[in-house]
Amino acid sequence: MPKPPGQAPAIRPVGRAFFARGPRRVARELLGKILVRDGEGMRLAARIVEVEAYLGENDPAAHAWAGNTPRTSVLFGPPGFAYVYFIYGNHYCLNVSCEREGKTGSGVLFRALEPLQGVDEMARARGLPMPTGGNARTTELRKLTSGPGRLAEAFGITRRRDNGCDLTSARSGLWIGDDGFRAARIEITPRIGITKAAERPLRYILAENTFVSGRRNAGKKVENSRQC
DNA sequence: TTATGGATTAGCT
DNA sequence: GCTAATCCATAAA
Repeated sequence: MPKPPGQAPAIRPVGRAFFARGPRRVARELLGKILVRDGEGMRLAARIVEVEAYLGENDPAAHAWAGNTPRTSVLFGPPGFAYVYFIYGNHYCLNVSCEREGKTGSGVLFRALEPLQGVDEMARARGLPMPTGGNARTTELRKLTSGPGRLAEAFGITRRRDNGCDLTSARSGLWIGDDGFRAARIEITPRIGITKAAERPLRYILAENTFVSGRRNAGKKVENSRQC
């Protein structure tokens, strides 16, 4: 595969300490980081543009609310590991565990990405036509990874394959990296698609990024923020 | 053993 | 805007 033109910045794995903090802090600072899938001579990479924080046992919307079960045990383990669950009979969703082991079972849900590398592979995984050039390209790219189920499908993420995977190690097939990108502006809104504790502002998005998901709650901006 | 409902998506009206 | 598709973890029995 030819290298992309120009100098793509190196992607460095994000360390364990980054995730050993509260889920709101982790969610906010994950914006602009990169999700990477390495496999059979190819790499998928996409920028994180939308996430949601789930606070653990005190959050009725969180899977960890019911406590530590076989399904949710990764959330209660050490930080920086993948919690993958299956939903509505059709879709997988990816989370990363937060806070040190023994705390509260919190995590961050990945809701939307902006494709950077491996676009054709993502389209194939999604069962969609290869994106073209031209004006339609952004629309076509959006269909690849704007939504939690979509991005999981584009990256080939399944519970069997990826649950419990260490997202801080580039030797994992799936990991989180930093290429130096810094979010210009972040918006915080209510979370999407939940029925319990739906009003709490725990959804973090890159402002003005066209790859964020959801037409529904998306407009209700709660806060702008420049600092982290 | 059976019942229930969900952190979604795509397709149709 | 509305809803079917479709599986699994969990709770109830």
